[in-house]
Amino acid sequence: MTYTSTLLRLLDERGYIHQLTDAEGLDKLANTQVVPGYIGFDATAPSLHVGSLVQIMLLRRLQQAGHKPVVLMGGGTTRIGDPTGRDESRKMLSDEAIDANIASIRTVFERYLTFGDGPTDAVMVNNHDWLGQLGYIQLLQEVGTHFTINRMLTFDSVKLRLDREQPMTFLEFNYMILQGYDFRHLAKNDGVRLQMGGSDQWGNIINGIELTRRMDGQEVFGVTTPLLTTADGAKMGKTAAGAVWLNEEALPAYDFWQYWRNADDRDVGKFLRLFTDLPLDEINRLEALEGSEINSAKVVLANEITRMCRGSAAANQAEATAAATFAGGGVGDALPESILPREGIALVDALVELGFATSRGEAKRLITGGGARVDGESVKDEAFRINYQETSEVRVSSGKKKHGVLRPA
RNA sequence: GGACAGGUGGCCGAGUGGUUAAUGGCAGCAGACUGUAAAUCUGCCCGCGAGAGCGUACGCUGGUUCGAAUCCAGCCCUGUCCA
Repeated sequence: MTYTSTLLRLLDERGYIHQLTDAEGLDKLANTQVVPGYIGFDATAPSLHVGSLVQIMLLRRLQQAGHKPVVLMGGGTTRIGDPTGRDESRKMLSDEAIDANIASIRTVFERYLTFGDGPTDAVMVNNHDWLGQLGYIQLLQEVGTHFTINRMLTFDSVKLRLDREQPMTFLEFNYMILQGYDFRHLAKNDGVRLQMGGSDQWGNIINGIELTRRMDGQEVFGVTTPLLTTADGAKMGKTAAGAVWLNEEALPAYDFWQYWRNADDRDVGKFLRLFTDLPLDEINRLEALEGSEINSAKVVLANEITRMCRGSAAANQAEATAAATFAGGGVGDALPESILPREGIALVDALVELGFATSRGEAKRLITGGGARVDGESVKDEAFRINYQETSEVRVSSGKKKHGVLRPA
């Protein structure tokens, strides 16, 4: 259908919509009032990673379209553990750890959203604030009566565990109930009318919508985004070194920039639409570039996303470093650095110190395999030592992409 | 509480007394080819050691044996069925 509201048009043309519960109703609502909409986030780590970026951008789009983003931190539900997509129980975190995680995650949201008290300003809420108050009996009475086991058992998150003969505890089984309750709580107390999320959250969102209708007779809406995978089918946000974290402390800006610079050709247009604010005709132009020309679009992609997530300075430095390192064969400012001691250093140790290998054995294998380079020259001698040089730094590389610098002591 | 099945390296999954640091697949790293892309082919993929080698490892704890992931006992955990 063609949407009349700014919100749904924006979401649709940039590729955010996978499913939505009542397109017409939501379209109409978005035309008549400011719609507060929320997305829930996990607080299991001090940083979110790229896998959550679509949801973050979705809140940003909501605000751009003149509505109110509500960031729900799962401080309460993290104490339980979302079984979705997991075939194993998650370990529990202490209250302090969860609170610290939330504080750290908030710093990233502040780059994407405008927080404040105004009608379309973003707010952050923590479901521990209401879930923590809820007594067990109260929960059973208020919420439990609206869920049937029959239906709960049909949810993918549950079925997956059962099919794989993996345990699912009663505690985890309750996750969907609490998540449904979140929506109802926000609808009742904060006027929230919309929940968004990844397509894997569809079932949870539906639960919240039904619960809200049954308990309060209130109509609320749900939108899910397509499950985002890279063109070769992998989940977003995993690399060798681990997840691609959004927080600077968890992943240096240069590596973050590189992640986007190395995107698959086929993903460039999609990523530009989802993760940048560039106008669509500009994106169409960039996306149409052929062959090696698409590389310039990837640079734009990396710059835009890094700027938004880490700030202009970080983006500029990352780009300059990449240009110096790859095109010039030189050394940029943002590369990993280590000290070159006066007595010199064994190449294996240098590789470990720069973080290119986790053990000396791994570093040796890298050398034997021909992947280690010193000043651009491949070195195959495991015993190679880098001698001290008063005046110049030494460039040490693992493969063609990972570069580091040894500076004279 | 009972019967049966099972717990192996990041994941999946072989292996049922000795060339088993443990087949294979996935993921990952590197090389070739390229465009810092994809696909493909090749090598690597527990730690320490220059090396011979050493140390750890197949749920936990003991035991049998010259020798165990493999056999025995107890315990812990999981699944299925029964109560």
